Amino acid sequence: MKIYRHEIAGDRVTVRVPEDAADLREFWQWFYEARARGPIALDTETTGLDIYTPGYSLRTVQFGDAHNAWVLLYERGGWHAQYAREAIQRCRQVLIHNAAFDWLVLDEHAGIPLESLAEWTTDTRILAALIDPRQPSEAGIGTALKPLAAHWVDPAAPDTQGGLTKVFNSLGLTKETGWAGIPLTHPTYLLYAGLDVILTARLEPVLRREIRRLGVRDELVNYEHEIAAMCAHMQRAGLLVDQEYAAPLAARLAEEAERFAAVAARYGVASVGSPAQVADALVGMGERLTERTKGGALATDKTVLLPLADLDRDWQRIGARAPNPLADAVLRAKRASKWGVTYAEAFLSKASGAGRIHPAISPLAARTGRMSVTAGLHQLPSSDHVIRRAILAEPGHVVISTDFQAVEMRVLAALAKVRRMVEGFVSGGAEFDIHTYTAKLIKGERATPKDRKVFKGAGFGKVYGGGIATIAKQTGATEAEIAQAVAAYDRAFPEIKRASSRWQRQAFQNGMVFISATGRRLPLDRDRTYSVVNYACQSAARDLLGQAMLHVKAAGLLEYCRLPIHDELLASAPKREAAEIAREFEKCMTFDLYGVPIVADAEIGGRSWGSLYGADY
DNA sequence: AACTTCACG
DNA sequence: ACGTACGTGAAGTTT
Repeated sequence: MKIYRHEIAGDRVTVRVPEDAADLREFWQWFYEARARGPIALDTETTGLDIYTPGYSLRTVQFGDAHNAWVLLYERGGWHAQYAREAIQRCRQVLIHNAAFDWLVLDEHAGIPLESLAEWTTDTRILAALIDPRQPSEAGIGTALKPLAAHWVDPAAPDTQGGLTKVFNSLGLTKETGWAGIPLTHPTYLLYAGLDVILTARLEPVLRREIRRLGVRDELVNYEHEIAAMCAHMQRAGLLVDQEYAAPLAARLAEEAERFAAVAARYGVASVGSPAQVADALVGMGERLTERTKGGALATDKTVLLPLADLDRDWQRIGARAPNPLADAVLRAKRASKWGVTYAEAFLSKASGAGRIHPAISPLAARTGRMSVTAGLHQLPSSDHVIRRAILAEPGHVVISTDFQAVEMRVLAALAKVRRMVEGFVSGGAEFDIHTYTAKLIKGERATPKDRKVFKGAGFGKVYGGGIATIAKQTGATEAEIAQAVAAYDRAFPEIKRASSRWQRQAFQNGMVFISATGRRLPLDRDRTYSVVNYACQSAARDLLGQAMLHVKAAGLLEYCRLPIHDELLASAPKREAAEIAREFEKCMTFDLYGVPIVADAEIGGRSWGSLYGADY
């Protein structure tokens, strides 16, 4: 037995690493006694983060309570692995920090189904996010184990991740290669592996107490654990990549990027990705750049370059001026590079041996509770089908996308009790369009498509908290037009401003934290409390999607789910049953929210995701 | 690490 | 006192 000692919050704690059968029997004895006393903290160390890539393996499994940790050398196989598996299967209360990762590692590499472990898990990361959802960059603690442990357990708690990076470097390894390359019995590696479960075990009761003190309901905590398990389920299923399509696409886009970069080089821009070089060259050509970035530099983003290239927002020629060839080349080089590198190449490089992408779905990523997804799958270009064409439904399946209709506007109407908006949503049929309704309400039956566009801008401006200048820029209308529209909008829907003031006041009285309809804590930034309207709507929409996911699971449709996308559920379903399954998805996403109907439309495509965006396959 | 840009809802 | 577009992930360049 290897034994390491450390001090946490003034207590001596012990990390034990069983080496032989007698040591493992000692572990077993501890495990039974500890399990009777309370929950067991669990963690794993692995060769990296890409759970589904070939060669990936599980190195250690750690168990612990507030004072003791046991690091089982899973990589050794035999009795070590056997004891680890047996213990995990016998756990009845498990504490894991960021459980989805360990669930999936154990599911894929230790034969322990995610469903069985999820049932018994408390995820300390979920507890932390419900207490304060802000990231460190937003003045929050964040939800990583180290800062949480430092804040709630012991300010001197070791930075096990940072500390290991140093060890990796001293061994000639990097942050990336170290996890696989460090010798299994490296003392720092084993000590830190053990400390992580001890910290998790100490974190949980403190966070639980705080959750109760703040009045966060158990229902919300349980709901988030259900959602987390469903997200892990979707991550495990993954999405199929059409490699025969993606590989030539990546090559074509790389060639295109190179071709336009060569054009830019002729104008003195060696790197199209350097805003400073682009700005210098454009100014040198006599263009007048006026927009500034937040940091004060000359801006050279799309909104600046498109007009210089005489292109509108859809990249169509305007005919207002002679296109600047450099602006045109930079735009095209950057787009081709972005699409090629971030999407096409990434699909190929991130695909598992079975040709699937397994995006990490983070159920509580945003401060509003919104989910986030890795591998760029939330940000695939929607203006065109070429990228989405590379993602496929299962063999014999088709893609089904079901999305809420104008969910944030409906949520706004419901939460702020906007009388005339509610009336519209209640009386409107399947074709109801809130922006046309608003335009007609204000302008009468003579409302034009342009009026619709202006009032759509005003509506989003209200939800986002935008000003007249920004809405004007977004919609392309003049500031005078927008000012008038916003004034008319406020007269038509006076409840929105009143709700904003009321919600800001409530937040102020609650220490600058707004409590959402579902009991979610939404901290506001002092210098932009107006964003409470957006936070309330965004987080309520997220909770409708989460509730819809619960309906989906109850209806037996979880196996078809592939991705949540804020107001949409993407699914892969057998072609023959697609119509029926699509109707089921719509049903799962239908609600009555304080008298406002929340409705969803399912679209059935072909084999590829791109088929819903114009591709013919 | 900070900044900038670009892709989405 | 007044007014403020919201929320993400990923990649490239510069410091």
